[in-house]
Amino acid sequence: MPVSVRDVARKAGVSVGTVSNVLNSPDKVSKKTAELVQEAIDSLGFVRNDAARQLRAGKSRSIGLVVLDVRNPFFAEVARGTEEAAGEHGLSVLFANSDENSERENNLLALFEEQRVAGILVSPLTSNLSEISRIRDRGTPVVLVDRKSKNKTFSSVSVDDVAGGNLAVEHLIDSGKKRIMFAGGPLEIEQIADRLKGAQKAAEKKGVKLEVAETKNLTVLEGRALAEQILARPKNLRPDGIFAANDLLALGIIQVLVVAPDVSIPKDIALVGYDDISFAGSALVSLTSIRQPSLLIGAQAVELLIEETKGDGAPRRRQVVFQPELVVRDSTRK
Amino acid sequence: MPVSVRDVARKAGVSVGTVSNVLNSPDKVSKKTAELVQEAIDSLGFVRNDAARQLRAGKSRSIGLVVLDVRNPFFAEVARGTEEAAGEHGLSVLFANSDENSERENNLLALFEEQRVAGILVSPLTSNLSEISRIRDRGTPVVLVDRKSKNKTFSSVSVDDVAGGNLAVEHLIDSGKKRIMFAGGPLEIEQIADRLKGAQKAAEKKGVKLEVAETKNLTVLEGRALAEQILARPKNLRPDGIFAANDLLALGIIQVLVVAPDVSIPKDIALVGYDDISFAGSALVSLTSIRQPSLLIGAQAVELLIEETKGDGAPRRRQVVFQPELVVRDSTRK
DNA sequence: AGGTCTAAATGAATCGTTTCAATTTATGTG
DNA sequence: CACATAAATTGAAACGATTCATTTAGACCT
Repeated sequence: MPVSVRDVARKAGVSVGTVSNVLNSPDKVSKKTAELVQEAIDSLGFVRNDAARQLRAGKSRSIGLVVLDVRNPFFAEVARGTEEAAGEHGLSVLFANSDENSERENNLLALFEEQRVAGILVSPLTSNLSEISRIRDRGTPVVLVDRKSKNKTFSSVSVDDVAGGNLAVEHLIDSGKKRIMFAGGPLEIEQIADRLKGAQKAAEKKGVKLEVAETKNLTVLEGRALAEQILARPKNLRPDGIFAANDLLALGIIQVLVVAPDVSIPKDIALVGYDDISFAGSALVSLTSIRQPSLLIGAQAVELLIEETKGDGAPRRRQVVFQPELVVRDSTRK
Repeated sequence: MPVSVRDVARKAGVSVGTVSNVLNSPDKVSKKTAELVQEAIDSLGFVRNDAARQLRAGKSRSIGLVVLDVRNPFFAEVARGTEEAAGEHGLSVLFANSDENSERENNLLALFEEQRVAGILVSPLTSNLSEISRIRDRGTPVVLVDRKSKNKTFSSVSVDDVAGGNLAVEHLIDSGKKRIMFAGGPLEIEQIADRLKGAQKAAEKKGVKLEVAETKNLTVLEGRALAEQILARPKNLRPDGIFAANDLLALGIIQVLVVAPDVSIPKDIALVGYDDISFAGSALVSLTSIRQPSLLIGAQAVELLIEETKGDGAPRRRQVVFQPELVVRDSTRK
């Protein structure tokens, strides 16, 4: 049933080498035979077996992307960025979700490594990069996405999350807020820890107290739950400004606060999110957010990956850091 | 540099067959040798080459998913559904975007076919399924996602889009609207054509005129553009109810209308979207929408794929159709 | 010790493509 | 027309894991 080059060769009356040449270097083959072979291919329904091709080549032409959650539009956008850039280099991108689950992350990385992908782009879950280092040392290039390689051992593309957190809380304080809450978690995720760090820096500088509400994850649902908790407090113990570690969380919080009779946004509680996903602008109360250049992050990651594979000598590793940007909307605008 | 089973075998002082057995049928190997081999694997950093494995096996353990656009949260959700279901069967899912582009769709399908994936789940762009049929006939099982197989030649999971369109427009008319607009496109995409069909049916039944505004795609941006056009009309020529073929489009429309001084939602213009993405509830004006069971669609698709591969005789093909559901929110609630 | 039966280990063959040195065919030149 | 050179074609070897028919070792019994 399965048709191989050998079958095609027999049918076309040529050798297997010629069939391969028609497929891969058509200029090495005379026009006449090329046509003959093409006919055989079509009539037999031959489809080249990528496994064999890869086995021979030793490398695949796909790159693997592991993100925390595709349902987060920020990562969906990053993924698009990688696809575009990879396409220009004749590579395709296979994405997968680690789902903020360490075991899944490891499984996916192992899968990609076994597939001998040309490289892996990963937005790693925790700060323990030992498994990832091992993979890299065995020969699969790895670029960290949305996470800086602190000791510069990896190529990485990231956004200065400390600056982002700082920006967010400074803005809240400048808007006259005094009881700021940081919402987000788990804090083991480095991006989130950094955003908190920046927030704390800003709060300290301005002499404002910062409450930290750690959440289990960064979803709309978790945001709703947190908002319910806040509403359960007496009014004077509620924060008057919330910095949510991503927009999904912020949107969840807004959903609940906006229907609360005794809260008005931003007068009683102002909100800043993070990522500036495209839905932030069309939220119930349009959301002030910290913008990350998501498409660019994805594209840049692919470029770094390619740079890394190119050099003959020691691979060239770079850490690209983008600066985040404050986008002010109704959730903090008086 | 690359380590093969042969290297492991040499280091452990056993044959390659034994190494393979340690990896695949540990019960066939004595405990002592298993340990020996494992040690060799660890110390050499051996990682099994999936290409070789697949070549021998003839089949991969991944399934491919081609969706129109990952940035659409509806598809992100479908993707999650497939991942979960596939995981339970020991399969992994590779997703990719056709980006509503026929050429990309074909490239991706070809890629997956060459990879000899265990099966392909595809949300096809147009109604021309000839290329897909050919792939299926050559031996790669295919399940249509979010699209019914009209002549029952494919297994498919879909939602009754005609019913959905009908539901939407009926609801608008029942809310007292008289000048309904259908917004969406391109109409070659069958899901969209079906939603329009349902809308027309409802309009006809109630004796209401339906204006059709075909759009180039279904994005927030396109929605904004359409809304600008609507606002440019004199007030009496504007629709008083809009059914948008998906939520992204609807959200774009809302973004523009909500800041227009002479329009109030839903009094002057009511809106119904489609998909009920999780952001619909947190929109500027929370969006009435037609809900599709996205997670379930993904999971069901995987099940059908597995059913299809299982049978020894003629593959069992089924068409599963879910019913959509109207979720009423502020954009149509007086 | 000899014989039987099971468990464990072996290694050549296989999957389908690409590569490349060697061979054949075509083309051009004096 | 012969010869040099370029172009086209050939086919065996290689990639690395798995399989399976055989062989070898081990356990148990009389």
